[in-house]
Amino acid sequence: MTHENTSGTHSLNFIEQIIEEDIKNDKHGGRVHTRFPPEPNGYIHLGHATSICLNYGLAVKYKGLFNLRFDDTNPESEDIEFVDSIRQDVHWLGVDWENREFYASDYFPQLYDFACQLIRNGKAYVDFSSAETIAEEKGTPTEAGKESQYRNTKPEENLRLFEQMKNGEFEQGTCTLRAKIDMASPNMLLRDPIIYRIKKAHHHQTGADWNIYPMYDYAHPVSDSLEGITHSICTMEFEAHRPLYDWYLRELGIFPSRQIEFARRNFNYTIVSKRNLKRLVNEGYVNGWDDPRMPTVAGLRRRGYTSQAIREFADRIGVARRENVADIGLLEFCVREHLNKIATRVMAVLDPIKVVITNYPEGKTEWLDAENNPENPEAGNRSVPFSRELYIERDDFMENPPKKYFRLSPQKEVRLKHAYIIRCDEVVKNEAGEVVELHCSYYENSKSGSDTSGISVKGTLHWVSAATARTAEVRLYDRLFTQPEPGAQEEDMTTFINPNSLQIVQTFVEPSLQEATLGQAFQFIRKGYFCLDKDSTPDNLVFNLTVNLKDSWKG
RNA sequence: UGGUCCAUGGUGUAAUUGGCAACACGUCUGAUUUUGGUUCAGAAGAGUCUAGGUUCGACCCCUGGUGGACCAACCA
Repeated sequence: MTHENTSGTHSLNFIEQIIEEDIKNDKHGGRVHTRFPPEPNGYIHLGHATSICLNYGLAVKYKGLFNLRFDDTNPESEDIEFVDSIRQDVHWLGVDWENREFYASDYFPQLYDFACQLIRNGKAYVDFSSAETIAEEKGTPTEAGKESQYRNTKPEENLRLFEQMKNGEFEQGTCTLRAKIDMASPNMLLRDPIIYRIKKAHHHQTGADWNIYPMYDYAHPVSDSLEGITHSICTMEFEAHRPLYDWYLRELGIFPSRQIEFARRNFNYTIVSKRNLKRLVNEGYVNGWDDPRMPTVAGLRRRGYTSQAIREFADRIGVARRENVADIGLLEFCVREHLNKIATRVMAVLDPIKVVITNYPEGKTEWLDAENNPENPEAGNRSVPFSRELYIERDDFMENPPKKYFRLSPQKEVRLKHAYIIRCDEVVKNEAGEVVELHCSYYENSKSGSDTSGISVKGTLHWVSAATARTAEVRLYDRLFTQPEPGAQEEDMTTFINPNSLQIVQTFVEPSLQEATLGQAFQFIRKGYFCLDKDSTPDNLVFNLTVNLKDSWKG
């Protein structure tokens, strides 16, 4: 049975080619089973997100299965807080792992038994050498290592010692269980790698059950194998580990999962390494892991990015084996594309200047009809109040405008969105010569939808009626770094922190925004996409800028 | 200097496995528009790191360079 390329005209990436080849050869009965194996020691970020999309996407595309498996083999650095956040973030990304949520720690008993099997077969031994000695005897890439003095201990003795390790009869650090492979291998990872080490730490899943914990290189292939993972996809730095991955599965004679490596995705204007992310949080450059400037999934979500946009992004940047730096601008394109379809249009003035419509009756309020989304008529309409005193954006007025300026300037006309055409008659300034107020007149017959004035204007401005305006705090975000590759420079990344990555402004917004809810997407007309922040209260509305609207005005 | 991997417009991926390089983002024009958004039409921009070789023909195969990434945690 042949499987068609389900992406139609799209060509296959190298992983899909491998998978389709496997299916063609009826390997594993054509079955496809992938997994995402996060270590619960931090929040997941955009890099993880694209990897999740890759693994889950492949399972979906080939009608296979996807597992979420926590790689929790190091209790000293892991925490239940992170398994909770990861579970939540992966789910938010739109991934359904059904009931297949696993933990490497689920396999501790089997991992132990398999280790005993290796010992019995003379493929593993307990080594009492110190960490320093082991490092010394490991050799260097250019010279072979030396065999440990414990390398030829008899299996029965090793079995006994290993059991003592398990029973906590040795202190942490006194010995390890090592695989007996080849101390002269050009691949350092094959020079008798450690299989188990002693850690007398509390584990978030298994408590105090274990005194020994398996290393990643051992636990990972076995976990993959036990779960029947057909294609174990990871990043390039694990390429050198593959011979070891294969060695364990072969020696144990268990299901031969296959590891496939791809080049990790880097993104410009941000950093994505856990260590540096942690620094940003700990050293106070941002306000926590879910700070909207963080490239964490939690941060992106709070910023107003949608999971659809992230998935689309992951899809568009593709996957390959060469070094790459994806353009974060493409992610912005993807959110705009999605938000344009779903965001409710509203009016908000971020940097207000007052406008008085001198020929409009005092005390009068008109409720004007406004569409919620021109891209989606089903989104319906709402009413916005119009009155004599309004606010418009300060940079929508210029006293001495350049030729192509379409906005308001003395004696010029513009349309107020959903409302009337107005003319600027008078500019009111304070003693410092700053413009503080504009006096305008409106054309009564130019009302939006029933305009008979015959006046044509090139500019349309957003506005908010002063009397009914709500105040709101708006948090304007910019990229966290001013350098395209802040993590790849000589200087410390913090020297490239953008001092203007967060700007908080007090604004006036239309009254309908009082009803805004968490998770709802808005477009502040002519400005950008925004969402309510979790800090918001009915008395103090807070909005986050997700991404600006494209702006082709070069003024 | 031991091993492994990688190299295609500014960026990210393609090129049906050898038939004179495509798509997306970005950039630049123009049209439409009651968002300088969206949409639509179009343009510029690489001859595939380099030098040879095989071939009628090479981004693709071979050899040698060059450049870059990764590998010597009781981390993952």
